[in-house]
Amino acid sequence: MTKSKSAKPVKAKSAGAKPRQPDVTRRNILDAALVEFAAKGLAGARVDEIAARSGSNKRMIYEYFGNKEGLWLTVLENAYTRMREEEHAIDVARMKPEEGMRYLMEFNFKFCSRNPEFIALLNAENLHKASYLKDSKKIRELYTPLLVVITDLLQRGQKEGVFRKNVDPVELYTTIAALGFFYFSNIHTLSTIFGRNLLSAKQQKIRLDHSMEVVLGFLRP
Amino acid sequence: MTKSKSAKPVKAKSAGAKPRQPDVTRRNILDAALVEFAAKGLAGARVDEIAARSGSNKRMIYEYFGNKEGLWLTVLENAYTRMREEEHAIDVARMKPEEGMRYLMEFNFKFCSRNPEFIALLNAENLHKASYLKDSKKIRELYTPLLVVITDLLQRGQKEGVFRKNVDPVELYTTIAALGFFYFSNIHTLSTIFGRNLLSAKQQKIRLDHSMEVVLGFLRP
Amino acid sequence: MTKSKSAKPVKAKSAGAKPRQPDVTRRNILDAALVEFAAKGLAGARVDEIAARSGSNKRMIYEYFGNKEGLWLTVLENAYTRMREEEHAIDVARMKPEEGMRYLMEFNFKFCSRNPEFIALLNAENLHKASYLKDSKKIRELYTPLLVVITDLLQRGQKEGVFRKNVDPVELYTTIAALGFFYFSNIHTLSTIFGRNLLSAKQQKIRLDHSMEVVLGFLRP
Amino acid sequence: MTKSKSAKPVKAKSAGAKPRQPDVTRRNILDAALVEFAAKGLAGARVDEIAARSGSNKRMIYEYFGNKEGLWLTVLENAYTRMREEEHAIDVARMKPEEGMRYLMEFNFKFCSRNPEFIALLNAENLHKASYLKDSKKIRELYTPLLVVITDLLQRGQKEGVFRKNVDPVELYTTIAALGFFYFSNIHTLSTIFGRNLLSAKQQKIRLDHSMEVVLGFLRP
DNA sequence: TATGAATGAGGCTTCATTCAT
DNA sequence: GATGAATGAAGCCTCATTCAT
Repeated sequence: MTKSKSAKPVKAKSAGAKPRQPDVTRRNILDAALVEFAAKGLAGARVDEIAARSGSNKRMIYEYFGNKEGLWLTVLENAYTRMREEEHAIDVARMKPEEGMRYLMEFNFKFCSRNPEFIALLNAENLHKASYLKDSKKIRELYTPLLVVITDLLQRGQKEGVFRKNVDPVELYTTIAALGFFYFSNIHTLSTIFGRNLLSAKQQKIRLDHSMEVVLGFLRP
Repeated sequence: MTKSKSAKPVKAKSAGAKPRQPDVTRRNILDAALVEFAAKGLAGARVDEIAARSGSNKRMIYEYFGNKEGLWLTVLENAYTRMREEEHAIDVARMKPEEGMRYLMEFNFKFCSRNPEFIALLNAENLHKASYLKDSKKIRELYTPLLVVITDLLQRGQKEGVFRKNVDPVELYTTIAALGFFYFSNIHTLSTIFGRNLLSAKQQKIRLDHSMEVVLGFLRP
Repeated sequence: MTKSKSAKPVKAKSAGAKPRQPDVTRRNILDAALVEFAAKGLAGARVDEIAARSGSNKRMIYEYFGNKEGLWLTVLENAYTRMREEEHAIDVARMKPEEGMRYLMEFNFKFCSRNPEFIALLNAENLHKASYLKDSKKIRELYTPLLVVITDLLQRGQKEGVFRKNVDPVELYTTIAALGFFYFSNIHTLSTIFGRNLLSAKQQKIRLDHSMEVVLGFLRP
Repeated sequence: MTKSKSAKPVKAKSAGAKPRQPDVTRRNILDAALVEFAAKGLAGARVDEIAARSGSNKRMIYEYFGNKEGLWLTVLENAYTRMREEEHAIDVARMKPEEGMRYLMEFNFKFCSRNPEFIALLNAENLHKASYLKDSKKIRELYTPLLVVITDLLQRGQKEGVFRKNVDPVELYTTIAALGFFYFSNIHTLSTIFGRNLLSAKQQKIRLDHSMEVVLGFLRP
């Protein structure tokens, strides 16, 4: 939906023809569902709305995903998978430790900024106590490559004497995730409370800079 | 609202008649609504369920709160108010800067731990882009006392030479909030992904300790 | 529905007033459901149609009966109960054996004739292998008073020497039921096959007379 | 229809291609439909289910039978035809009257026992007031051979003095049909009410013996 | 002939809300 | 103030049927 304007029937025959492309139909439904679910959560989302937005029809949703919950799970899995894929593409192996750490944090922060649907989806799933995620085979197989990268950076930094010792990679990962995620997850209530527009590029830069200072300040030996 | 016990006799009239205690009824509805809304969000919550759980009936909900959304807003305002009240009770004026900072972080972390409904409510409200909160007069009047306390601690710490300079109190506040809130807000998905029970006391202690190290490590001059 | 034209709101206030009489509403739904279910079976019946015909609305059906299947079961139980009540009212204790037997058969035959919905309902339930009936507590408690009456008639008849010996009451009951029920249960296909209108009073009389002859001929010593 | 094996080779073309055997496909659909319709009636049956069970697909159903109702009618006609064919094969011309009558009743009873789908189908069609049957040209041409046989047996029996006079063959036929059909048609509700398993061979024998006694007892001069 | 995707109408059920008592 | 019956709109899902390949 986002920018898949070109996702329309590739071989559109004559007018009124029914596209007969399962993959495209499926993809369109998932795109539409992501938007709807992210905007309203599982309970608030409307199957009719998803069907309409997808350019397909309700029946297809049930054909492909069984029911609303099946669609929810698939959307969730997709979002996670996409995130992990981007994470996986990160290559900081050749960067210096501190530079690498900055890069990682920047990626994490900007990923959250670019993908508000992902944020919304995760929050909604946490509302359900991750009950759908728990039943997902796919997700449990996904590990966090970021963790490996962080571990590597920490070791190299410690060896080079630029990072302190005794830092648990999992805790550091959680901290980095928190610093990026929380800001965007609570951006609307925070904006309201503080009376500032935290969505602005300026505010985002301030936040990212501060977060980096915090983590790097902490890491310094 | 909080404790506006009217002078009316708490005990019910006599035999046969149902007790007529508007305040109690109202309070019961709010309590029931908090649980229901926190568990299922605004769209997923059921007015019937709230009525049943409150021991009252649906008519009363509409009598007191107008409609479901009015109830949602009131529950939200109540949660915020209660949180702010606890925050307000904090007194770190006489503590040493570093001790005070630790105390603040601990309070924030444990408040999140003790109030999962608050977390759920905030996330749900962010899903709606804080649209209800924005319309609330009450909330906009609430400022964050914590901010004042943090500013004071920072100044004292810098004067005493135990804290670095040029630290923006708002940013630091956000960081502290993030480190506490995120862990609990995403506790179910994180537990699933990491394969650990992050709700356990042990894991919570590890996280809190790490968070403190991060913030204090960063603050050190 | 049948002749409960007078069942309308007893205390109908002004125009457009909502009758607030649970029992009447419930009764109206059951009456409407009997007609609809008998005409189309469980799967073919339409909840919308039942709601419309009952003068109430769909929501009430679910309020009182849970779902379509719950309504089906209740209608079935009601039909059985009503039938058993009429059966119970039969008093042949003072009739002579042969006269009593004729009377019983006539009642059975005419009950089927008068209650085509009952026939249809039973057939439909047999299509489901009596799965709803099996779960009904109510039905299992209903015994067949007719059986007692038949047993009594047989004994008296044998004592008086007008009936043969060694007749199993259960088998005789089944035979009598079959002779009445089958004719009405299959009346449409039989009419089509034979090219006669078996619904006519004349044909019904012929059938009843023959049936009586069969049973009494058999019973003669 | 029955065995109109065309001259085409039964075996499929060669590798890769699906077998193209219209008659087989048609037959498979009818077999699947019989089971589905008998189990759930016309309204309850699912075209998808029939297609799946037949090993073919929905398109073929519409190709051959037009629509669901067309399929229903064909299944009904087929069932009737098969029944009549079996009836037709009966040859009691050389049996003694009483023996012949016993044989007929046994056939009728056992046919019902062997063909529960036929029972279910007839009941379902009666629910529709035989509306499909009435429009069937095929069915109206089918007469009941049994009727001829019964007439012959009655005449011979009366001539030989073993049967009473003034017995209407149509009525006797109906009685015989009732005694067999009813038992199986209502076997589930009767089993539930009586608390016995009437499907057992033992119970069936008891019933058949009793039915014969009834009819023969009645026929005795 | 055969297949499976596509569809619109409609089915069952639930919900927030209102009204009579 | 309190209760529970009543309601219309709308939600999720299914079905018979058609169409493109």
